[in-house]
Amino acid sequence: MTDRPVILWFRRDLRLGDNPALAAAIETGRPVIAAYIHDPKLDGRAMGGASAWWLDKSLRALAADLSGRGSSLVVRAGDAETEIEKLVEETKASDLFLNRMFEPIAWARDARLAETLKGRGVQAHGFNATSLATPGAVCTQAGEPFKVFTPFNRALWDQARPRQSRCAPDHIRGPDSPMTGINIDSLALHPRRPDWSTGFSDWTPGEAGALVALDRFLDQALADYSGDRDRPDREGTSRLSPHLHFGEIDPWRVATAARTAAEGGEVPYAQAEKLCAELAWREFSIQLLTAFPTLASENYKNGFDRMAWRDDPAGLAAWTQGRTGYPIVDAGMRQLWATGWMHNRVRMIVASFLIKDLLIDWREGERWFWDCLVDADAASNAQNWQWVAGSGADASPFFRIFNPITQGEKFDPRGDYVRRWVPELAALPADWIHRPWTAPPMELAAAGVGLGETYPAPIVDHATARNRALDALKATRG
DNA sequence: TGAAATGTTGGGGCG
DNA sequence: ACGCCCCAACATTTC
Repeated sequence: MTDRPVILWFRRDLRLGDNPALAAAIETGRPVIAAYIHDPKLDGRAMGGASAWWLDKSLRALAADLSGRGSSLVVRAGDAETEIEKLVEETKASDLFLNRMFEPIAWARDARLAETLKGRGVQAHGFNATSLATPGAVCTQAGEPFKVFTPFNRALWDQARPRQSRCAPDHIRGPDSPMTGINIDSLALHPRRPDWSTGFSDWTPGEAGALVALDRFLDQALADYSGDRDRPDREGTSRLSPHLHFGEIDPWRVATAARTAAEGGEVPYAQAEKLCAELAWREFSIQLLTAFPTLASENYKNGFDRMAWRDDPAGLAAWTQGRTGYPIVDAGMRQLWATGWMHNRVRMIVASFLIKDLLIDWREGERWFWDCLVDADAASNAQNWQWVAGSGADASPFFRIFNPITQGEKFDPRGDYVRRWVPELAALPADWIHRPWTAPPMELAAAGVGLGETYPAPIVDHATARNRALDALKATRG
């Protein structure tokens, strides 16, 4: 009756299965207070709008899952560190259980908090639930973080061991007396006036939605993953990124499921390995951000500090709004705005366009993605933008400039992806859909396309812009 | 996880 | 038969 409770602090581990901190909290045999503190700067940076949309639904799913197990989610809001200290004080909790966050600011906060609590006789217990390996655990023989992906990928799968898989607990013993908290509605995470999220309805945030997404992927996409993952006109990707970001599923579960399918002969082994390589890129980003905390704000290769980025508000606006006149770029930017997600191949194309064709600083793109993506993640977002810019670790060279026309023709050959997201071009035949300005006037007229009227003319000439970018690169070497 | 320029090769037309 | 040209296809280099 006088059992002191323990606190389970949910953060980026919004699931009940495969949750080591939860399992450990339950094993104490004490009442478990399941808490979520809404701190918009939980990972050190104000949460983007699309992420907030996702969090809203994921928290509701988690709260419902807890209710079904005799527990409930205690929601509070404010500075995470302060609120946890208050909660510990209020509940006289003996222990704090959490799964670690690896963003440098969050890591430092958690370390500080653990120290503070220790001084009050409260023990903090940290676990890993979100990355395949603890950042820093997989390193070179010299003890350095890997700066090249391929050897990192090899070492990761060589050294990291799968986490024990755990079913969600049937029952969670809650606190003896009811806890006060706030309603998820009051967090106002869902957009209002205007509600721009009407196109987000294909997503099912939460643990159950994550497991459905994994099953869909294993059944329908894994067998052709390595080729189809590059095709925005197909459902060839896993679409697991937001689920992974919020910790609704364990990356080890994903990797193991894919390899099990390969071992069972259901899919070629190479396909499963391709998926594992993508999980390893996520992991590579996490360990890079840990080793280089300024990855989201500073060029990893400081030679890029000399790059003469253009100040071009009109160009940036055309890019964000999907009005560049390059159909594959505009389709991607509109898909992002409408659904909170963009196909990975198209992310590379639009990023190359912003950085190289428009010669706009990659940080502008990083910021836009941060606000618009449901899978916005400090590590992946920073690493991938720097990868395209050429300023990152093991990055694509700057002179690798995507041609938005040939990329479109190669990866969206019939133009179906463009037609879906740029409906004003829908009637244009495949021959012209990726370069409408070269279409004969008769064809444009027949398709109801008026360049500069119903659809913009290209805001830059690619060949000219390409040379401008290469000149800008040369100038940094002077 | 590129593109474009440049270089090389080989088949076919043709004098 | 042979050399020459053209040019597509492929390979290499450069950014």
